[in-house]
Amino acid sequence: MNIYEIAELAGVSIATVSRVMNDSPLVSEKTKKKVRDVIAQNEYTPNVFARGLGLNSMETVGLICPDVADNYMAVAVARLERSLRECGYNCFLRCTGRDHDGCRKELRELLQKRIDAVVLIGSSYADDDPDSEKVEYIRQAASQIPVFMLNGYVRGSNIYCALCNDYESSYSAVSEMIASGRKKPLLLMNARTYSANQKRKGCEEALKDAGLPVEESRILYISGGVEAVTNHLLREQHPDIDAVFAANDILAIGALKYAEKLGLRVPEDLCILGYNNSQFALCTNPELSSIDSRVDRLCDIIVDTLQLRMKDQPVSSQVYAKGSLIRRGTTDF
Amino acid sequence: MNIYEIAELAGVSIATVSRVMNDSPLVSEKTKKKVRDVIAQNEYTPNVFARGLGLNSMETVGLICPDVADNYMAVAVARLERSLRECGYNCFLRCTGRDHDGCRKELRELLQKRIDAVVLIGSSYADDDPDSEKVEYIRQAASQIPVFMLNGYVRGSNIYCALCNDYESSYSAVSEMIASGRKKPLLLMNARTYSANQKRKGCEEALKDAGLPVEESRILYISGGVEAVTNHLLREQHPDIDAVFAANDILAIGALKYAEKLGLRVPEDLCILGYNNSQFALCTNPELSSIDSRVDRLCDIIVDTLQLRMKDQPVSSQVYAKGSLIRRGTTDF
DNA sequence: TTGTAGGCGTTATCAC
DNA sequence: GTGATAACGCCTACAA
Repeated sequence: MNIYEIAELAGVSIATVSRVMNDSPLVSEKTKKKVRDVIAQNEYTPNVFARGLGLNSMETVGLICPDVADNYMAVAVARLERSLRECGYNCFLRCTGRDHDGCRKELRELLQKRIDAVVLIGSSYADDDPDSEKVEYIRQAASQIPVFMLNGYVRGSNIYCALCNDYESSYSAVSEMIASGRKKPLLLMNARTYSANQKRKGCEEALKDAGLPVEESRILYISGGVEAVTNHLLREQHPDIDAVFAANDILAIGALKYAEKLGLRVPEDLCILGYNNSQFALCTNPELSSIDSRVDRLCDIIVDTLQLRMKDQPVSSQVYAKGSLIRRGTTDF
Repeated sequence: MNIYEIAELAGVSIATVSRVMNDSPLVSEKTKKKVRDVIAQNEYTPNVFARGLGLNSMETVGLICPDVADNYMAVAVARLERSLRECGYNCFLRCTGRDHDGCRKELRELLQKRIDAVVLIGSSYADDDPDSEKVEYIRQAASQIPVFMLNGYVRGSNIYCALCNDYESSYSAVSEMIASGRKKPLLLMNARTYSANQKRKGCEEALKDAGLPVEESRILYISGGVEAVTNHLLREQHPDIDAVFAANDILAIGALKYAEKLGLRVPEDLCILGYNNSQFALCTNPELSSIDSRVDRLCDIIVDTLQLRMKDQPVSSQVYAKGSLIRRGTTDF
């Protein structure tokens, strides 16, 4: 069933049918009703390809993330997809792995699919330096369609970033930690992304401002799951620490298991703070204190910004959400 | 840059350019090279809408799931997207919520987007009865495009299901549990889906075959997160149980926390078995024993089936994967 | 081996 | 208000 058949049945021209479909005010109510009845009776829906060809858009948005199996991104994808659908966009999903090459490739391919906008999820795609040459391909994509970054920061026109204030959140949490008497926190990091580096800087600054030393030996980069973290810590030969600040909850749980193996009391002997406030935080005993990085809020910001941007209304290129400390059983401050 | 411009620059007709793009054997190598050079120099890529209009396909697959934020579905979506992309399909993602109405609506909309196939993820969409009228809309969709179901079962032509043998896996696990001396297992269920009902039947049959009673009071349906489960159990006034069989890991962790609150030793006083072998299972202490429902395998089966089906090759409408018991710290059998 | 021309189903721009 | 008709950019018989 196409527009010609509907026109035939309704006794009008295809132009009129098209106008009715797009609710043009130029059609008389009488004609509209007549055409709508025929459309409804035949369950006619316009061909998206023909529509796309004419308008050069199918109202799609690309969602690019390293890995949806990761809880942080899954939560983000779920919320973004839902909200975007509510404002009429269909989402193409692409999982790229963590490297820039994967992202570059998928971004290029999605651009060929004529997506109307793209959301880059997670900080993996942003270099520590927002002006880095490494992310030039993102700027280039932005010359064609608006690019939105969830918790990543790349400077450039037509690039819009929604971020958690990881620096401030980390600074403030570690400051509280220190104020409560901890002197030797271990920093557990998983990557050297923009977001991760902000967290690290926040921690280091908090230490400095409290007059405590920043020991390189108490900054660990560990990749892998819970077990990898625990094993790594066990190999470290009982590092001299009294607290753990982890860049995500999985790292924190690895530390918690380390404490269990060593018979350390948590939080008395070792206090542990995670990041992201994921579902994992509720699975442990004691339950994990964690900094909520406000993914939901960031998603909402992105969808709002996107809608405005699509209507060519002015939007800010950078918006921050405040992380918040969720206190549970692994900390006592 | 369109096919006409390329034809112009290469000094051939658009038909020849089209043939080169589609690697037709009817073009001389010399012409191919000439055209390819022009294509490369101009970074020409065909317009997907025009292509779609002519071929009535953009090589897209719909991925419909209740909620990607759920770990089980996230893992499935991640793997499906990756594999489908490798064989040339782009994925539209839709999160619908758990009810049939949501699925019906999204399915209808995706059909209008002219997707080439659809994958329904999770057992929420399948009724207990594979011939149920409730899922008639799925059969109707299958009259237009092939429908693939991940761990759900609906009977109908052009519907292809990949399932974990939940009945057998549950039967076998509970039988082992009983053989090890447990006599009063609690069944923790989250829903009344096809898959959940299979698990329940497996458990009940194992009890019967061991000459043990099936007590209705030891079958609980609980929705919500870990905390909801724990609270529900605490309200139940210390039910008389010595084991827990949970339909997913979150339920099992809820039970584990219940045991902790009551000071029960796990697994000695209460053994606990989860289902899905998710990442959550590694977060607890002791770590959670769980039945691996083989999502990865099911995804692979679906992608293989889909590829064959698209080539009009014969495929079976139902394939099972064997679940496997992963023994960790919460069980002793 | 290559070119011509018609078709795919819309939207948009003209006339009337 | 409504109707013809020309794009939109590709694929593919069919002709040469």
